[in-house]
Amino acid sequence: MTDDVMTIRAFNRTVTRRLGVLNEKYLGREHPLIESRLLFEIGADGVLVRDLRARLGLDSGFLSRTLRALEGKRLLNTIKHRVDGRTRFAKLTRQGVAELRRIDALSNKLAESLVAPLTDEQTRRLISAMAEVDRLLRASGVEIAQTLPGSPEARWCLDQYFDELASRFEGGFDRGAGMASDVECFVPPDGTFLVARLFGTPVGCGALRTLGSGVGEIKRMWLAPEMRGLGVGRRLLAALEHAACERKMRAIRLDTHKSLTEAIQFYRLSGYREIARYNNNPYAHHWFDKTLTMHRRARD
Amino acid sequence: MTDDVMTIRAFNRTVTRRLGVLNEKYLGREHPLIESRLLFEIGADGVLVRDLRARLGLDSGFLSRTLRALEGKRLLNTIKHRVDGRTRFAKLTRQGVAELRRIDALSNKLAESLVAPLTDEQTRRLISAMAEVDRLLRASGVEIAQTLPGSPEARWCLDQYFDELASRFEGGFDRGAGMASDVECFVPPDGTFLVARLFGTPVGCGALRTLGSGVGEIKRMWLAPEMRGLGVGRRLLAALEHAACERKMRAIRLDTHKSLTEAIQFYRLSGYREIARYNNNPYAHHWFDKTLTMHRRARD
DNA sequence: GTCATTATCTGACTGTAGTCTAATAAATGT
DNA sequence: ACATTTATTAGACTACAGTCAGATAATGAC
Repeated sequence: MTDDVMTIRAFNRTVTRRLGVLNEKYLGREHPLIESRLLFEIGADGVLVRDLRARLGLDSGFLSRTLRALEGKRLLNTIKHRVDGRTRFAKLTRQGVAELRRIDALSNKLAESLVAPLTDEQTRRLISAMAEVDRLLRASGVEIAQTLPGSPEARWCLDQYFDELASRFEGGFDRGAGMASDVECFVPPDGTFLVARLFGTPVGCGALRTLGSGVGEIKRMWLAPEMRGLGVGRRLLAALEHAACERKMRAIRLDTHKSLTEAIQFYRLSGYREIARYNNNPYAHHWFDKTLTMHRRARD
Repeated sequence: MTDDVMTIRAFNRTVTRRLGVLNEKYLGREHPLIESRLLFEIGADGVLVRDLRARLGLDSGFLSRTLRALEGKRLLNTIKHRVDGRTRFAKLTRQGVAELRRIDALSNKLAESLVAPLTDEQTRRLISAMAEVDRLLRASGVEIAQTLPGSPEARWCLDQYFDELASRFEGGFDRGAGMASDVECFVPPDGTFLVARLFGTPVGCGALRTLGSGVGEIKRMWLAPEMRGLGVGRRLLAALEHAACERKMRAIRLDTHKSLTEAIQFYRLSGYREIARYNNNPYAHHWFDKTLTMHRRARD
């Protein structure tokens, strides 16, 4: 374990220095960093200033002033939004798009300069190790937190979830039927609604509700496709089970559709036993059950 | 190749964000970053302010002011150096050492927090991928440059080199015999002296001199132990051969001691053929030769 | 229509991380 | 002894990346 810590610290040092130096060398000192970031985030299609602020978590005054600076350099325009006159839409000018492409090319050059001194074999190994680190750091960076099912983030996750059901179920999926009404049951203290976030943006969700005395039910478990297979589902499920334990539940049930094969497999591996139908959900083909033991401890 | 660039850029983004956030969370906002860095670099034993400045490449005024700030916090003292009254020696106070230990503990915590959410198997894979990335980024970060054999960096490398010879040769090694006098032959245009640097500090060297008409000789090839097996030797040798080509040399010779088995192996793999004794170096047991082809191109 | 909310903008202010110039003092070369 | 170099220090200045308080304008709820 101490060795692990030393390896991580050496990695931290090397990577920070190496990438820091290169980022500065290739991207720095032509614009302030924040301006490059903005050009990059605004992109060729433009964004609402409001979304930009939310995404980057910037102070509104600071963002406003930085946008003015970019306007002064003729790299972007902001125009009043047609629908909501309070917000503005930021769009790169032709010059702005050119500048963005230039930054992008520099960024590629930076990446190439990292592997340029290496042999092909070393390059291959570096790339695959980088992909592994990226994957696992993203996995470890996911934070799970409680939220209200009506929050914008929860709604966004649920939209993604229902869209996916609609595309995967053969006969489609009608989200209207009873889906909006049961939101209340995911609110504490009877239930809970968890979102998983990576770098502040939601990448998954899961809900718990009380089904009967001492019995809970897990619903709405969803993970962004790019986050699957990283152990985030396991942590989300553990957090829901932890919430169930806190509510003195002794067992958890859940149902799922036959087309969601990874989910079925996932629940089986997580200690859920298939049981007989316990509800009349028209979209369910499998029903599961797990008895909670008291000493269970979630890692979230 | 485009895929590689995308992988590197994704890695850059994820790692910068993840480590940046954590560095700030654990290390930030108690001292300015530069003060933590200084505490860390000064260490429990103290350093000469001159060396500190050289190592971190800081502006002397800036360093001076930052040291004053740390003195004000009673974390260090600077005292006039006994031998050279111009420079000062910076030493942590008892409180400074305690603070350093605290920062160190936070740094360990940071490292642990990176793997805490992962399974044991994921942790194992992340650690080994990090070690690989660290290794290869250090390899790719090495820069090879020409210098004079009398420069402080060159002298430092040569000291390391001769120390290693002294410890590896059974009968020891006498560096006095003709070693100081031949420094002139490594100066352009007849010869050259190259140092390999990683993050500004020397990690290897190699020299070329003219042996006769159209024939060069490679001498003083040394690599810091921690940089071996990373392909840096190959690059250094290629750079020396490139320098030889520039000098219109048609062949290169070199000799080596029987105890330097990696070197012997390395030269063989690099296209050198063992030949008969061509000099009367008392420490040589193997003599090598390589004919240079005109189209050879070094990557450095 | 009123009022609270949301979004942006403006201006004043802060902390960090420097750079640059000049002064001073000690050491070194001749 | 004197000039040059080296090392530190002090002070003035800059760029960047914000924070915070308040003004203004549009929207949405009632």
